Amino acid sequence: MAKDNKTLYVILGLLAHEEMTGYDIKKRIDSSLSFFWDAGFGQIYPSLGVLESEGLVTKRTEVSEKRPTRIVYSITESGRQKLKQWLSTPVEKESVRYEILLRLFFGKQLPLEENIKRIDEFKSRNQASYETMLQFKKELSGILSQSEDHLYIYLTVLFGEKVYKAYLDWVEEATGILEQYADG
Amino acid sequence: MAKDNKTLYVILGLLAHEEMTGYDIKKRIDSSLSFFWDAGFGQIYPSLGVLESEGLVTKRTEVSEKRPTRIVYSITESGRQKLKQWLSTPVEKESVRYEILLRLFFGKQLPLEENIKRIDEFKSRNQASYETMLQFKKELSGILSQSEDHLYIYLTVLFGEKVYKAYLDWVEEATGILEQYADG
DNA sequence: CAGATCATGTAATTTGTTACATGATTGT
DNA sequence: ACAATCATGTAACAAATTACATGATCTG
Repeated sequence: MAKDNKTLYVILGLLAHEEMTGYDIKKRIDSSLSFFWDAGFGQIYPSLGVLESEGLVTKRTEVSEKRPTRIVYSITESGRQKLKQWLSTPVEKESVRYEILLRLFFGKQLPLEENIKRIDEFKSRNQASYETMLQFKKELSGILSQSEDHLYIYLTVLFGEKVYKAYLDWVEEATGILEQYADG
Repeated sequence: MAKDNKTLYVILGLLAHEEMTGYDIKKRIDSSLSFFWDAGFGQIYPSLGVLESEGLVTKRTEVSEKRPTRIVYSITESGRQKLKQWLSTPVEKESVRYEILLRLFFGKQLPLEENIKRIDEFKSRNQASYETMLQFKKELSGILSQSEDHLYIYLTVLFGEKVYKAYLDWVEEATGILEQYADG
């Protein structure tokens, strides 16, 4: 297994919780991880093949009359080992890419209003995410003591809450600075 | 030109400010953009070739006795147009990937102390960055009114400051929650 | 004198994205 | 009736990383 393909570990991590189809995995990523991770079908299906060929997951086919055939994957003991091993190594390098900052860094090339527009669009994209985090947080607070699983999910939500809040604070301050510059 | 290769625009943006060699571009990215963007030589040199073949930049060779030959690139008028055009289109999709959250999301698989260790490593990595942002901010505050360039760079630094602060706040809160869970 | 910096690039590999291909069922 | 959801995958392409290859000069 390529030592660095994170997608493989995302899949192992999800399967460690419960068996799933590729389609389920995609849905789960979109609903629970998408604010800090994503993956398309074009990565998921081939990755499942790789994991199976290395004995880290097994598959079982569920044929139904009404619905398409489902291929349900389960993690193996070897897969769990592999996952734990990865989880216990330090994160090597974490490079984030913010296209909004790239645009703004070269902002001098454009009229001020254009840059304000970019910031405004950024605000729209993230306002909703922030509110989603608050919602998640509320839901999780109630059931936090029920399972260790919820605890860790709660921590990721908390991260999201704080970071989205930082984005929104920045939007206000940055807009203010640009508007002041336009006048002054 | 591939309509979506950001690296090409990063280079155009930097060359719009002043002419540079590939090596200079790498240094500039590492020193000024690395907290929100990165690029390796393996991307930069081939990209310069692409930009030149499309007439967006021109090159000039500087031969020296003591130092290696430098190939200095300058942006063309057509390159400036291309850059402005890109800058004035909205950001389409901004997906960030936080490996720390991926590890933590699956935290149940490991003993609690291991997860605290991951968070602690994250803290170390980001503490220094936060301080760098404060330093940058201080330096820029003094010269903010001198050029519109500084203004936009200031905005990106402000973003960095707020986001790194959010990271550090989260570290404290998350660590507290985990420690409390360990005791309670 | 050793390691960092200056300075260029190519080639191979790995990852990720997008488009294509198919088709039934369920909900509005 | 029309769109969304369920469900599988492949192929082509684009982007990014890593390793390789070379060699002089400057700094501690």
